[in-house]
Amino acid sequence: MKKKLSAQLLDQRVNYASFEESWYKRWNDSGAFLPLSDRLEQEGRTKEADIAKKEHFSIVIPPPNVTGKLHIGHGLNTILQDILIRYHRMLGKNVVWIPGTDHAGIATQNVVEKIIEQEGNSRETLGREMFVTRVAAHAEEHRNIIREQLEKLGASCDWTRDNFTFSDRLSQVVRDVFVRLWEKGLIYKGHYLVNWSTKSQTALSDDEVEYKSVTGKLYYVQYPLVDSDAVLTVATTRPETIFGDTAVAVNPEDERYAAYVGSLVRLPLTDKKIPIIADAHVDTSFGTGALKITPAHAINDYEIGKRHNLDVVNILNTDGTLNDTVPEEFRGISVQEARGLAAQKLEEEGFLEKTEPHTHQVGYCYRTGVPIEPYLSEQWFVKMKPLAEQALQTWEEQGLTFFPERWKNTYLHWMNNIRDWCISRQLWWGHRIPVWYNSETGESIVSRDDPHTIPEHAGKKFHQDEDVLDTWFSSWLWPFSVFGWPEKNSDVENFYPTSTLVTGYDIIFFWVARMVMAGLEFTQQNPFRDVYITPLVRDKKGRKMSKSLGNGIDPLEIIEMYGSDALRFTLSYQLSQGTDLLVDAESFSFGSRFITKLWNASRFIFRMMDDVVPCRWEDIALDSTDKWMINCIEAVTNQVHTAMAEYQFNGAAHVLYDCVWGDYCDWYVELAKRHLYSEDIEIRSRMVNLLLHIHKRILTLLHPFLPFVSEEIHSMIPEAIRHETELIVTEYPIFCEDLMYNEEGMRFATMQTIVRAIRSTRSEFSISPKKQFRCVIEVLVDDPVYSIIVAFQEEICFLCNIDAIELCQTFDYSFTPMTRILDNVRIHLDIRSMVDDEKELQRLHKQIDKITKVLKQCEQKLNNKQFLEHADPSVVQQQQELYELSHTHMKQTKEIVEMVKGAPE
RNA sequence: GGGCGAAUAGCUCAGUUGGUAGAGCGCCUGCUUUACACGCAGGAUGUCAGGGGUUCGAGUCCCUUUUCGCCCACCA
Repeated sequence: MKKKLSAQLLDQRVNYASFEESWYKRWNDSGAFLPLSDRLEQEGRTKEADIAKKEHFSIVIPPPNVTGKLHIGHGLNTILQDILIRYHRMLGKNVVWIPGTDHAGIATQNVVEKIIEQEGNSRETLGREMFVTRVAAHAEEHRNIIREQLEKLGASCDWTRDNFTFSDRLSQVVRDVFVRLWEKGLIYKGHYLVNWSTKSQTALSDDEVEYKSVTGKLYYVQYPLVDSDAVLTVATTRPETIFGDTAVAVNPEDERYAAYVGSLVRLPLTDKKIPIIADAHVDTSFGTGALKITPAHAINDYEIGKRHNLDVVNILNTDGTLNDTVPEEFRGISVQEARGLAAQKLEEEGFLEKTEPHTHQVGYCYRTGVPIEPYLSEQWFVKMKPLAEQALQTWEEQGLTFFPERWKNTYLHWMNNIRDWCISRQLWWGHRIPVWYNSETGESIVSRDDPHTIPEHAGKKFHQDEDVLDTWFSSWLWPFSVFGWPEKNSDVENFYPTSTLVTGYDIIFFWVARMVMAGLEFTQQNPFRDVYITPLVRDKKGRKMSKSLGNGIDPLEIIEMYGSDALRFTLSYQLSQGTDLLVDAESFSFGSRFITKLWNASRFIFRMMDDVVPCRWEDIALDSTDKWMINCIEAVTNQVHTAMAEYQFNGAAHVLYDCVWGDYCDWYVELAKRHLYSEDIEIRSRMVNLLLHIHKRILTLLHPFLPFVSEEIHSMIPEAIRHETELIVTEYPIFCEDLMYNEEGMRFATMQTIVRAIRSTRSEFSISPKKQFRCVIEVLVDDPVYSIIVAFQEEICFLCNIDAIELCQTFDYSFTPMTRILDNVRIHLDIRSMVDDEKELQRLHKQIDKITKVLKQCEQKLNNKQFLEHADPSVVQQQQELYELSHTHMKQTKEIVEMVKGAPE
């Protein structure tokens, strides 16, 4: 083996920057991110390509918004998808991961509007066309930024299939779907009370409203009766909406007000007269039991108004200021200001009886954070019930599994309580609603194409509906629109339905549930088989990461500091299924240390291969230690597969970590040194070859989790031994039970126990690691441990730094050793002259306490008839053995105590 | 009001058919041993939130209480 190591192997630290970017480029350029079938077809291997198509694994990325940069939550989401993609790619499936971005109507429009405002402009002065161009440029810029970030994270997605929710093709799909739903009668237009964002001046869907608990005031306002001196006091949190009141309602059962029903009250601050009505909705126990009804500005009031044919008086402009229906001094001021002013006026004029502090839920716009106003306007809606019912009926038989399973409930709950979906937005950035109005007749046409281009409508003039569609109206089609649906092309055929969706729980309603409905409605299939719900990434104090708190973590900064693999490994290792993920920048040193460890082990092995001739795995004779190591790796392989099948990323990361650091580095590589420092070239050669082969296997197992560094190290393995292909397209190790050496595994574990006992004693008495001492092990010849010690004699000596082990059947106590008892074995160490007997006595007494405890527990169980009758016989036997063993230990430990006490210093 | 989740070492968390409690970080001791001091070897640390139940046996299953977090729905 010629020593052809890269210079960086000299470094004890991994220089991530030197290879991460270049590996990404190499993978992408080599077509590794393409589906296997594409790669084979490109090579003209069509038959094999056809076979490859039989089993696919596909993921569509939850498209990030083109508003800004990716945060650590995106990082986690991306990493998990990439682990899945790489894992399944290595399993030989026809894998594709579709990248893409979301035009994010309201969010992006907001961001760009802010920029424009800073320039002293407004979208109105720019005009719609200019504004949209401007937003498009912003979107394009951020699509590139996002792509770069995904590349840095190692995302192995197929960039030839990149998508954008606002691309021409996907826009066509959106129009197509709109028309289909319209034709089915599932889309309607009408005047309704909707959630209105006064900041963006658009309607929102119910799901886009975030409720927060707010402490405000409850105002008790007196409404004088018209025909008497009596007053009716209502309690309200919104005195400013008094101008929109068209009735006062009381509960029909409420005897206090029964006499008033049907009479009129005068609206304070105005001269309007409104009726007192009875409606069962009114809660007699809240406030005064009298409720002012403002149909235009409260959902329930609107419903009550409809029942009683009340007038609907809208008092707001679209920007949330009061309009011309209100008294002069209120016009043009904001709701907030109007509330204060109304309260003041009411007080001045003697209508305000009292105020009380009051906590209630207030809706806010999820994008701009401004309070939502219920606002009467003409909007487009999708009738969701039929879609939801269909989905509820079929989604389960079609097999959709949530991981963790409990999120199914969240999803089902929403489906079962579905409400119609307001899909029109009064924005400029988004898919225009595909409805045109005849400029002369006003007659409307719902069409996939501009009617001006349709011969049937030649000569007529149309204008398109001004509104755009909710962003989610394109997102809910994402799992199939990205493949080219409704076209019946090969991508749809090969990759749809997709395999797994990886997303956060915050968008189960917005997105996951709607995708299922769309999938079933338009493709008669669930759009994905599994849904993996990621936890949220929070700071160490458990707070959500946010710009205002400044506690956010930029994944790029972490990559800069520790490397992409460290970010990936830390997140996947720390991930838990139950709770959110708590991290700060320093957390990532965990992954970094692991990679450094792997790196240094690699360095060490590579340095040993100077004059060694590579050989095949099959030609290497294995000793017990080798078999134990292989056994560990097989077991880990099995555990990784099991964990991955259940989306237990952390489980897989844990077993890999433990195996690499614990079994491999701490034990196997350490023991290998025995051979590596040998004078005999044969011995050295065997060991180096073995290490290289095992190292290769480990790197292959690690690849989905540590793609960059595993690929880099793998590339340094001599050609004769390393995989023919790059790791990214190498076959993932399959668990093979026949390769298990369980017997060797157990024997090695016994050896480890002996080593630990000796090391522990050495350390406990602060005996220098260099100091040698005599070691006699007392064990019966027919005890299985005897043969283990014989077999591993050299290993034990090497690991404990002792010269030799003397085995005996009965020990001659004349040389006053320190004794350690393990099972049926007594280890006698000649260190009495180096240690403090008091210390040893303390330790022995502690041990006696421990054994006493175990004995007590055993006795309790073994004296219990119920236990003997009910417990599994193997468990009973185990207890019996433990009891006997502990008994012997006790006896022997006491003997040792006596010996130490009696022995001369 | 309804639902969900969490509570295990100082901190962050594993602990998937019930059978003698684990890791990492931090802490303490020893070691610059020719891969790694982002290291090695060793060590200390727990009323598994409280209570009750099922069971021979419960961190694990059931009930209940408390605290924290989240979601949904709401009384203006």
